Amino acid sequence: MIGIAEVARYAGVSTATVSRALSGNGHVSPATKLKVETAARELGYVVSSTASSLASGRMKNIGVVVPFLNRWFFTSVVEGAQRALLRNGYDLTLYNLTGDGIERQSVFEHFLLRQRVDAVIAVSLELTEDEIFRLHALGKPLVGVGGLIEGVRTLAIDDIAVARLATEHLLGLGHTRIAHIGGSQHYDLDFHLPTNRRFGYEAALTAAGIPLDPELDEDADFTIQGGYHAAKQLLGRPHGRPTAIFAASDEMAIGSILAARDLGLSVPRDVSIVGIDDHELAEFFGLSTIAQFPQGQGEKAVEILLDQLHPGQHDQVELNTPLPVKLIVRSSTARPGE
Amino acid sequence: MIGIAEVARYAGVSTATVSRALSGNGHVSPATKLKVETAARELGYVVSSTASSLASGRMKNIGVVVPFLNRWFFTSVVEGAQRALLRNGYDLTLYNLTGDGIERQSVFEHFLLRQRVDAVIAVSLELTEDEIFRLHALGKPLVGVGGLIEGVRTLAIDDIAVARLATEHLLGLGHTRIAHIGGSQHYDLDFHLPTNRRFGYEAALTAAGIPLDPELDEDADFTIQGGYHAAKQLLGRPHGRPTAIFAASDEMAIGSILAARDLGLSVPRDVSIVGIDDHELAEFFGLSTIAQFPQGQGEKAVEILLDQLHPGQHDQVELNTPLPVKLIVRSSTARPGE
DNA sequence: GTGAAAGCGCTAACAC
DNA sequence: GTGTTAGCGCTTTCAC
Repeated sequence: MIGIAEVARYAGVSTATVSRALSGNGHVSPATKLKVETAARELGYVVSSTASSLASGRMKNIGVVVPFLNRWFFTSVVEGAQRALLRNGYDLTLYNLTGDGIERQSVFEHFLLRQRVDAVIAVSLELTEDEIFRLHALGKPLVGVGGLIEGVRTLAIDDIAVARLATEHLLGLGHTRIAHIGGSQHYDLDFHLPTNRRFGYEAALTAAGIPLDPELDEDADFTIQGGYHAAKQLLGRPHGRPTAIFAASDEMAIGSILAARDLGLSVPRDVSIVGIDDHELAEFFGLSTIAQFPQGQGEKAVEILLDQLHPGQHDQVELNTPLPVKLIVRSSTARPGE
Repeated sequence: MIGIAEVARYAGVSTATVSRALSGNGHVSPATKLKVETAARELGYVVSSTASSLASGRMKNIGVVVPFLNRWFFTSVVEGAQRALLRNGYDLTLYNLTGDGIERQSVFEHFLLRQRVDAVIAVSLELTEDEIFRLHALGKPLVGVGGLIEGVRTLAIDDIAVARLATEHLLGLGHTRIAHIGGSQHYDLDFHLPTNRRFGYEAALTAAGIPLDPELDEDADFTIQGGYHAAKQLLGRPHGRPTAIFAASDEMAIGSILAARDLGLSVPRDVSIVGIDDHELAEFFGLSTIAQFPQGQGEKAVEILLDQLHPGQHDQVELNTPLPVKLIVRSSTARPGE
């Protein structure tokens, strides 16, 4: 292992100068800087991140905590975060909390607190007060993505507004019997996201003067399978079949499309279906949806954190811009048939 | 930040003893060990991983490099690896090589080599000789998952055998016009996986005395969309429609099922379809497939690496057990219709 | 079984 | 702008 001393000797300068030249902290004349860089390259020198971290207190590493990995939203956020971090010379350490609470406790007790990360991104994860307290106590910036965390800067779309917009899209087309497929209480662990989307749906109906019909509300688990099952129940009933379905996620909306097909119903002629996400399969299924941009959310989370870690070094992140969403109308929604 | 010194003082021992007691390296009397553990807990002490790494040379961190994240196979491997690492007190640093080659170079130049990881898992990634050489030069164990890497211990199913098995399943049911949807040359970047699966398909047909028909071979990109498009071409032709399709991945097989439905063909009555993977949606679509177990592959990769890092400390990993695969027959395959 | 002390390789004052 | 040097907080010989 070739160290900073060799580089210094080779370049004919001190180790301090090598450190400064390579890290960009502190002033070094352009000439020496070049000399050092050349020396480092020729010797194949790479800083020891542990030594560097120990001396500087900076890890150049941020922790990303997700509840699952096998979901489009989460992996997209991680991809976005990864890309932004790579650009800035940071590593991404991934903590996947799938499974029992023991894993979760372990992550907090022994990993995050082990001074391995400069900051933490919590994706769709409700942290306990204690967990937040401990992170704050360590001076670790923390940002949430995908749901509100008490007392923590969070990046999340306005679930109520988005659900309302989706429902209004259906109302605007002339639908009045609009069903909702949303999350069950069980799924409400993180952030009341299902609850908020239901609120948006109900608000839109109420504003349009349409009474809520509990018969038109089915629970599902945010998967294609779950959406399929729920839609079957809604669309299979002999009387009062809805003419439109608002599913709280694209996965469930896709399941609904498949359910409609299996029942011999045509989308959108017999039933219109709208989702939320703009999932990678949404276009393939012609699904009308409200796009959110999870990769962008991951990138933005990183920018916010880096801004906190190095104030003023980055383009000022617009902290208060609401997250973008976009209604994308494809072929799964139309005016109700006669 | 409370350090090892405080714990030592609090427990009335030396820092050396604290280190030994907490890390399990070296002998400490049960009594002192208990004292130290109590002290550490009461003071809320957590080792500084950077200091520990610098002093010991161990990072307790392994790097996982993937070409994408938004694919079921990759996230499954990562999940499995993560779980196994967590159990062993290791962190997982994720490198996603999506995008241009610059990212890739950057990962190798500035990240992996920065002494951040003890070992590397490369998932479905063909490494260059130079990349392998550099990792070996650093003494970093390396294991590949999902494809052979020259000169590197690799975990991969036998693609030829698996493809052959899938094809034989169709042959055994009595099919003779069996189409293949596989990867294009373009996708062949990593490991000739598509090529190997094609070989297996061809071998099965040849062994059964069935001549290969280039008309029955379509390229796709391993996505649902790609499989859909390819299957449409195969199933839409007026003459010589295949009675069965072997798709080289479940995503493409699912796309094929959807294509058949859209053409008004019934699966499996009009066309049988088999895939490879046992994707999370396979059961939902009733897809017959050859299961591989990516989570298990990720776990096993970790076990192999830990075994190399701490020889003899773990249950001996069976290095030479072939990776398990399993034919799962569901409702997408049947005898050909009349 | 336990303690003393010498590093691990770098960064950041502080001097010049 | 550059060099000197004292740590950063542990681990690990080497004594005892």
